[in-house]
Amino acid sequence: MAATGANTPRERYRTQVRAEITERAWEQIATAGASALSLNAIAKQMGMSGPALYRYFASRDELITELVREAYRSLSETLRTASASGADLGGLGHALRGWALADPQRYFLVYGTPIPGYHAPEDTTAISSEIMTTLLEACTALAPDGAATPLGAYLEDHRDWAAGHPAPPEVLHRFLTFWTRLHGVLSLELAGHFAGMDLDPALLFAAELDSVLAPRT
Amino acid sequence: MAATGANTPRERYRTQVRAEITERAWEQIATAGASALSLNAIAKQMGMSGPALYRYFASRDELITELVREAYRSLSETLRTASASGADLGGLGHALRGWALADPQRYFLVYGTPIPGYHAPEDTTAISSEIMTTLLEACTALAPDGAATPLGAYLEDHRDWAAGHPAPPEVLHRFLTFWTRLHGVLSLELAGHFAGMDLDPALLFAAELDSVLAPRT
DNA sequence: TGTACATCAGTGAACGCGCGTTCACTGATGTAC
DNA sequence: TGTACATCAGTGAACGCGCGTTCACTGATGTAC
Repeated sequence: MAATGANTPRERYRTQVRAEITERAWEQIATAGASALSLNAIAKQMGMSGPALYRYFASRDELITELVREAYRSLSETLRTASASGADLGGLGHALRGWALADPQRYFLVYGTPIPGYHAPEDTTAISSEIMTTLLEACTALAPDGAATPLGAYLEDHRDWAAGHPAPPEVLHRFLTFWTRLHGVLSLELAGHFAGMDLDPALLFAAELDSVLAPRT
Repeated sequence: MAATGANTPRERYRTQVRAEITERAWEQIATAGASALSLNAIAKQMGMSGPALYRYFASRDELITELVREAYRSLSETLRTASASGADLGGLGHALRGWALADPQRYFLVYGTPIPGYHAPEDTTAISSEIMTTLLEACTALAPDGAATPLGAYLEDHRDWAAGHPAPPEVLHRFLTFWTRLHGVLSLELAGHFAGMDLDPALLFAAELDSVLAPRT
């Protein structure tokens, strides 16, 4: 047997406990934010002593790193699933919003105020370019935008970030617009900046999404 | 004499020390973020003992509240000054970016990930509607957008947040677009999400700003 | 199947730290007569 | 101008807390012969 790397009972137990740790960590983050994440509190909640967690994560920073990785993976998977179900760029936009609303602090962990001393792990760039690829494909599949934008010329020369995707500059521009505009509405909504304004954030989001899908209709 | 409320030497000293406290607080926030703000550390940096600060702020939360107020006031003043110098909406956009870049953590204190247990003070709404007024006036002064948007009809019925400003729905829509789009690019830039992409954030910002100023050119 | 050994999850005590906050106090500054 | 009193900024000790992390250890689980 020995199918995937590790399958002994001990190793299965290990990954199971690791999973429970990150699960509790997410609960804690959802409640009090990432800066309040505490190894001791997680251990207590699991009925273990604090030092026990050091069998599974070498430090608090390493746990956060794992959470960041999980968040990226989760978003990537959400988008890929939606895409596989036939969602176009508009569908991916709504999938993104759903993912963000499901756990605002998870969204902020990735796209929010950077944690002071913390530096994201290297390997997230791999998953992040997976996300980009899914979105770039959806951007490409849309009816072409036609007119070349001033930024388009610039993007022709600065396309290295596109993970080798052979998209024309208008598509790259559309991707960037998709990203920044949706992040704009979404992060303000999640931070509660529309509260008390009696505005439905869903409508604002939809309007911005439309502006990306059909810029000049 | 006794011009403005308080002018005795003691009171002048008080406001001076208060000012130095918030100044040090800003330095600390700029370095390590808002969640790392520590009264004791500020006191030490000022050559005072920790408890001394309690003569000036009743608690850590009250200090943060004052910082939030200062941030709002500072942004409001920046925009008003620009506006008074003849800046149009485009000019205000660049003023906003300049203000944000001058101290990213200050920007995040107001528009970033909300601090877990903390609730913003009531009186910021006053300053925040001052900001809104400045922007709404600049939006109104622009060449009219003409076409009524779908969201416009909705905004006609939900305009209470506009601080009594008699702007037509297209102008309200333009204001919202200004706010959310610029926040989108800006917050991603400040959080370092364009780093490593070899993109000039200034160009992305300018492109988004253009999209607000001349939506269908 | 049974014994000897290695692996490793988890414990409890401890270290050192910095935090916010309280309290009783000293000493300087301002006020009233 | 001088004295008596009130105000108030700042100190130092202390409280209680929770944090991340280390260390020597027990005891259960797995491995080799």
